[in-house]
Amino acid sequence: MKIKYDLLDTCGRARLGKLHTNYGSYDTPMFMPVGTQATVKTLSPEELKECNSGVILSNTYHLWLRPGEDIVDKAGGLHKFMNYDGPILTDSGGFQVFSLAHNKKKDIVEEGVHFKSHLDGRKLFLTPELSIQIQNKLDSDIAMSFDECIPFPVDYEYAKASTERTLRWAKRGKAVHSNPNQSLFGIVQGSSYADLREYSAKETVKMDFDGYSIGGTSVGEDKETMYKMVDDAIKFLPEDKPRYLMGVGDPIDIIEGVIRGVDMFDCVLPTRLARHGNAFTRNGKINIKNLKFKEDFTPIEDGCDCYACKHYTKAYIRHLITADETFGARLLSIHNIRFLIRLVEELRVAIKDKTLLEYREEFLKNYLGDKYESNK
RNA sequence: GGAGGGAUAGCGAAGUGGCCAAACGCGGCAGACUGUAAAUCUGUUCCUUCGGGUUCGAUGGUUCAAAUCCAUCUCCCUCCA
Repeated sequence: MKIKYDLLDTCGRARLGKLHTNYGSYDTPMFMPVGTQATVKTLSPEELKECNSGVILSNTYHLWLRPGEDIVDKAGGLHKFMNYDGPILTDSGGFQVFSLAHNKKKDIVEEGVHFKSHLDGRKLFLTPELSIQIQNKLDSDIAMSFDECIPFPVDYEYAKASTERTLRWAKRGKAVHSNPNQSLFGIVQGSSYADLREYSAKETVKMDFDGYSIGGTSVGEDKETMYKMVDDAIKFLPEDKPRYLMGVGDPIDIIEGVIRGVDMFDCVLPTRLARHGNAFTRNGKINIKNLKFKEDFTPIEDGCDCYACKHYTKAYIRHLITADETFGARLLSIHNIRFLIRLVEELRVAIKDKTLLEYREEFLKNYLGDKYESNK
């Protein structure tokens, strides 16, 4: 079946909802960990579940290259292949248009996008139709339309042309989408231009997708610009469909997104930061490698209910990271993912209690510390 | 006893008259990271009151100038007796 979204409650523009999927119902707003290559780096599916994960991400481009969608198909689909008994969303490869197609003018054409494989250099050509067909075979629960994630900043002409092309690609992809168990989301582009965001949102909604994403954010723009991109797009999205802000996972950005009416977030930040020795805490991000943690025999964060905080100390995790032991990256990944999932859990309570703005102030005060006043 | 080779910053290792406070790697310290080409990248790493000061096993010498040339000494390695 296709996913279904129920709006349960609101607080301002923020929405408390429920997302019904093939693998159960999940509360929104939600945070989705990213597992590009059919694995959330360093974590087992059991550990993800222990973080109370719902939907997780995987990636069309990467699975297309390796192991190939036919292998995943033969395995019985992505869920069986990677043993994740929960909903999976596949990104379309649109972000790889941003990160891997370096010659935008030459590589991106109307028909699709030319890539040079980052694995062996061979020439690849991904089209909107192919992206959807691959996702159909991967058998994810939510497929994404193939788009161009537009870099920032770009001039108006480029943004307009790219946004219009993404709309045509969305239509082409939808036309070939054929997996009845898979939902399909459209993606709003438009860069930082309000009129393009409006146009993109309205035209995408006309195509009637199962959910709508706001793309082209968190690509180097400042925070105010990012929030404005969300504002400019989200007011044209329907109330009865989930809204997904792609690639956003900084804790403050998640709060700002929720306040603006976003239901779903995904981000590589918790796992990447973890591999680089960083941990989210209520009092800001810490770098566990710092000398000051050498003899710190307390958990990453007091009161955290994650596996890492329940059983291990900063001094031990610092030792693991310093010694380049993967268990350190795993413990920090568990903590960071749980941190963001716990953040959205608390935001859901705040929406229900109508205390969202108070929650934001309290969170910022703790998270920014000395920088709080100057940040106001 | 004889013949060679070597000693360079925390470690390894370049450099063999001026462009050397000394490449590079590791280690150390810090920073970045937002739909994962990222277990990656960047900065920094003798002392300093930022003017400068003191370094290349030790001491003495040659030279306008020495990590680099010469002498002696100390220690380490290889081979011969």
